[in-house]
Amino acid sequence: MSGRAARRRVTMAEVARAAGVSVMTVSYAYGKPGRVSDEARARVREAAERLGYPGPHPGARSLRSGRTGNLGVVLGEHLTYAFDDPQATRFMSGVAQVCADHGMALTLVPVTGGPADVDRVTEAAVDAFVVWTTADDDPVVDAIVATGLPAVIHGGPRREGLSFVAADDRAAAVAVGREVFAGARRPGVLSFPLDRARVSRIAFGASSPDSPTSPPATSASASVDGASSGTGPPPAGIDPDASTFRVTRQRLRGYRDAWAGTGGDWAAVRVAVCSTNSASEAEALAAELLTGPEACDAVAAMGDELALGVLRAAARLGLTVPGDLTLCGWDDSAAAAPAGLTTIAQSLRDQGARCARTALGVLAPGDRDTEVAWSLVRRQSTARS
Amino acid sequence: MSGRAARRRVTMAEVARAAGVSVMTVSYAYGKPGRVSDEARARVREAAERLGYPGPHPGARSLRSGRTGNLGVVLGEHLTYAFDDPQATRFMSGVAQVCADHGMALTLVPVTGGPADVDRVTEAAVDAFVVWTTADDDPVVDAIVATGLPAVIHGGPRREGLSFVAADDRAAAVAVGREVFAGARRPGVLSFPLDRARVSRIAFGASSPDSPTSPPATSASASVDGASSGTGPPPAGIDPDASTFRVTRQRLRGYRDAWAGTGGDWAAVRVAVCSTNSASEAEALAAELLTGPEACDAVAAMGDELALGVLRAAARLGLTVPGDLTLCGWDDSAAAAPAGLTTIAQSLRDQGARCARTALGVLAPGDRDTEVAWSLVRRQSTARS
DNA sequence: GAATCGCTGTGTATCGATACACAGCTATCC
DNA sequence: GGATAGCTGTGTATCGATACACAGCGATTC
Repeated sequence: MSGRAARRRVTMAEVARAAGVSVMTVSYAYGKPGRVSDEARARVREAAERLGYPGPHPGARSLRSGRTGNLGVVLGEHLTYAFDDPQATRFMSGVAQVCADHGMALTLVPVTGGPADVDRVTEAAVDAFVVWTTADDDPVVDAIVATGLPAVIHGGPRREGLSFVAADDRAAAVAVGREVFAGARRPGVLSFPLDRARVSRIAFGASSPDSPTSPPATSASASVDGASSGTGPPPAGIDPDASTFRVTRQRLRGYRDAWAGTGGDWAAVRVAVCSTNSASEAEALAAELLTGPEACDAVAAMGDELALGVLRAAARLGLTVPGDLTLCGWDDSAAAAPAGLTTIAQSLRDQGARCARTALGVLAPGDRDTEVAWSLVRRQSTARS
Repeated sequence: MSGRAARRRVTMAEVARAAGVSVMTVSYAYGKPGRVSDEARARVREAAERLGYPGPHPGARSLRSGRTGNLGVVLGEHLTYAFDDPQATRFMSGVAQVCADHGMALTLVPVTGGPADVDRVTEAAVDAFVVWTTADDDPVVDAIVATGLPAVIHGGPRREGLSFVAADDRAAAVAVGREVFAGARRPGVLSFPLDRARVSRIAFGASSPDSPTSPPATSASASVDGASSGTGPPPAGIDPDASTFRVTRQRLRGYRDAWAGTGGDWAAVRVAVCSTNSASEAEALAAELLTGPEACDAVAAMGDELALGVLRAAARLGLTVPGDLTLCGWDDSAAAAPAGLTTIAQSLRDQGARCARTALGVLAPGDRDTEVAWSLVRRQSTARS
């Protein structure tokens, strides 16, 4: 006998009868305690206790009232990312703080990157959504729009009618690029995935042939210089404008802008694209970036995790930072300062809180501004003498 | 005009009419797609698309079906702890993995440590609960029992009728104690909070005067030896049996057992109690533990975070580890290995996954066992020559 | 060729609460 | 002293779906 008889749920009507009051009095005793007299409330509580009434059925309540008391969070990644990725975790902490302040539960919608994600969003019993960075063409965003619920998107994509919170990633990337590419001759970039396919690869930069929204399939091949010849047909170059992740796109553009500002050609920049935000993958890619005749002497990484991978690769190769290699990360995570890593500081926790407040409609001063603050933190990794 | 007209929700009946089918056909098209013909399903989908029907109302569905599709998680701490504490985060990652595998949403109940927590639990629209370590007398646990829903408690307290998952903390603490107290003369312990009051203090050990369940209020004063005299009335000693957190209680008992095994008296052990699981607070307390005539030469810390605080304090005091001080942590967090910290390894991620599977009733082999594996990882911090 | 079965579509009762409107009563106000 | 307002209690309609039972129909079985 594994126990737990499926004990039938006690209903509000039964409590009302036992307490000798009407159903509405019971309802008010729970939902609007000020609406009933102290005495009635006490009688209701007593009867509820006696019968083992667990309180109003949440489903019934939400059906009638239209509120669920849940804030939904959707990630553009697998659900576990909320707890595995340090940056996502900081963001979620801010969301959680606001939820706790307002007595709202925090519901993580179980996305996994598969086709069922849309259904998971549709089934979510929430009052509003917060969306963590995803791709422009992610159908999950359309599903959220279809619910008609308030939603706030962090990082991207922008959508008509949905609120949007993000830093000016392009401007920040320009600042990073100026810092890390100064005096460099063979710049490199360690990038987040370009699109939902999340393929990892290394290629030179390529400009989009026509409009800034040209489809990736038709993007020009890398404008290779001599060195990459002889290794078969070169893979298509990395076109910033073709990335469907707004954050990635803007950062690539910013790096390109900064390099162009030194008179450099984007097609000379080597770009390694990671499939995940992990130091180990970054280390492997960085090993390629830092070796051979094209070995980079400056790398802009889109995340501190990636930058730490670069540091490990550099150490194994006997390269000194910033002597042989200048390096920038992004996010100023806890490990950045000890590693002496120049990086972009932004408070993801604050951004999470702002997203949550906006979604819940409990704005604090400044929450209406779309853009959030960032700053370049200069450390030893770009302190080339 | 801030937009978003409160567009009325399209109902299933309207979709049915537009598609020329019955309401039930629409319901099946969503809930049991195999129950209707391909043609009917296509017509329903088309009509839904045309009318902007976002899918079945989750509240109505849950009211009728009795299922919510949510797994509730309750922490014995503030909600943000789920994202701020490294150990809690690992646990949550395991819970999230199982949720994602089964298409269940993960609902974090917004507890804050206040009296409203009980209501938050009662209002939670979930199918089952997972509870992260809390105190024996936490009313939240009673509220969970009252819902009649399946629930799994991780760490404690144990409750009749609720599943329970934990390591044998006492046995593990004995292993730790044997390791860290070997050859020690003035042992110390850095403990998690003893009870929900979470007061931080330092005192010597005290045994419970009568039964192992004696109320803390009547616990004996510290059996002080001479050194602590002259500083006013000594505070009550630390009685392991009086802690209302099962995990803390069992670990203190284990440390006591281990010290007793060397012929030592618990009353000679200095115990510092942290109010939070943070390295900075631990550092401050450790500074006291490691100075004065009673300065400890061996410290067992209940968490790696705390142990890292001890390391920092030791470094500032010019103490060498393990020369002047042996030290153990707990959990084998990412920072433990680089720091050379002897610790207890256990996979909180696996434990989270097991809790979630048990709560959802989707057991995997081995999930029925209450106890989980642990092992002592010996590193340099206890390698006294 | 009758019996049976699976597949598909339908109608109705029902899940358990809250919104709303109304009624009785007491205190307050000019 | 009549009007008004606030407080408290009640009854009914309703929120939007799903469980259940049943019916029609073609295919399968012996």
